[in-house]
Amino acid sequence: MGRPPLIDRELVLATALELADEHGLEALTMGAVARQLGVTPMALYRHVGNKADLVDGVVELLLTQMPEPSPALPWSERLTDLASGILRTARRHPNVFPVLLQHPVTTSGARRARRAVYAALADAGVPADRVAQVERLVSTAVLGFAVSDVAGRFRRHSRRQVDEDFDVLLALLGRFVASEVDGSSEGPARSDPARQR
Amino acid sequence: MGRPPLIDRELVLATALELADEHGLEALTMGAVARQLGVTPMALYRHVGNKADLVDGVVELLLTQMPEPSPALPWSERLTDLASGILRTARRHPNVFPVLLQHPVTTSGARRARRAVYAALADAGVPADRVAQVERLVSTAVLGFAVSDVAGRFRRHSRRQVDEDFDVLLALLGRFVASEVDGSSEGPARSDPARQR
DNA sequence: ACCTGAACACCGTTCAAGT
DNA sequence: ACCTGAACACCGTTCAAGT
Repeated sequence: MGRPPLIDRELVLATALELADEHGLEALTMGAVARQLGVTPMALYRHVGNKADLVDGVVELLLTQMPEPSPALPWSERLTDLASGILRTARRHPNVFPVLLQHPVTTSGARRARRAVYAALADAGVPADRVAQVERLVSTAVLGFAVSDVAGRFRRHSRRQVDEDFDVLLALLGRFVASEVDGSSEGPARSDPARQR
Repeated sequence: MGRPPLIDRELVLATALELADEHGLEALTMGAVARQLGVTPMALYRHVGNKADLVDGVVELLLTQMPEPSPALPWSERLTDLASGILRTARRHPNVFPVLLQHPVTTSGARRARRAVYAALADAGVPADRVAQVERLVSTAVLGFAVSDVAGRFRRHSRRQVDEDFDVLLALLGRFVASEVDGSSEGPARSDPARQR
């Protein structure tokens, strides 16, 4: 009957993240997590559904740890803070972060991150019916950059160079957002299909 | 002594790609590839170094299959053709394409794709010392979008919506490239660190 | 309720042996 | 030169059994 639990889901996920951070994603096995916890692999199944659920949980843990900028800041600074936070999180967990791209955007952690961008865009003056699309494009660009970085696609370049690239990307996205605010002199960035394709 | 080979590397890679396309990346095992070829798993090791080398080869095969736009087209059309080709390739191989992001950019297929972008940017009038950075940013954005799409990050949205997002992205990147050409009235997109951070 | 031991199917990889 | 058979360590997962 009632027996004091040795482990819980939170501890399992934290241990899994630690393991993947230190020894890579391929070292993240049920056996390794169990050994680290001083328990048999089968004990984990009480707390995570299976291996896929374990990985999902680790990704969600990553999203939870992403810093949320102060709502007192002006919108442009909030957006760059959000973007920088994503890049920093990626660099702190280079082995796990790429998995984020292949995961659903319907978890609570993902929704929380998205809401922060929505709020900043709305404050910037982006019309309500444009906020969702602008968020998708901005988030996708930042995420793609962060994943490319930690996955080693910029390996040949110095850290300084990559950081400058990121600044250019943020400037570009900032101008995009500005062009989407109501009454902008630049007009919308919506493409003219007749001209585009 | 001399024995007629039953399989070769090219056939192994093509079979592997087919298998991953049809049944997912997790179905891409040495055993499955071998069975499809009517051979034992150990026979593959004569043609690929190991499992990782097999996956590398499949990704390279993908890069090789990417269409190269006609050099006769104007640069803007060449760039959008390149980008559309990437998205189409991703959608043709949704299970394999995301792996491309975690792979080195030093293979011959990757260099070939990059050179095509370089050429279009140079034709556009982007100064030689800016071409590399512009290429990195443009390619990363397009790649990030394509991976996000096939990985299901836009699952909740209609194909039509996603395609419109892509058009907006291309328009945005087109304006970015234009702003980087010598003598542009918009000036460079280089960030001013004092203002940006 | 929580963990263990035993067992299973599957995986990548090696090595010596066959033709 | 190319492929096979046997063997190994490891993986995720189940199920009944223990406390």
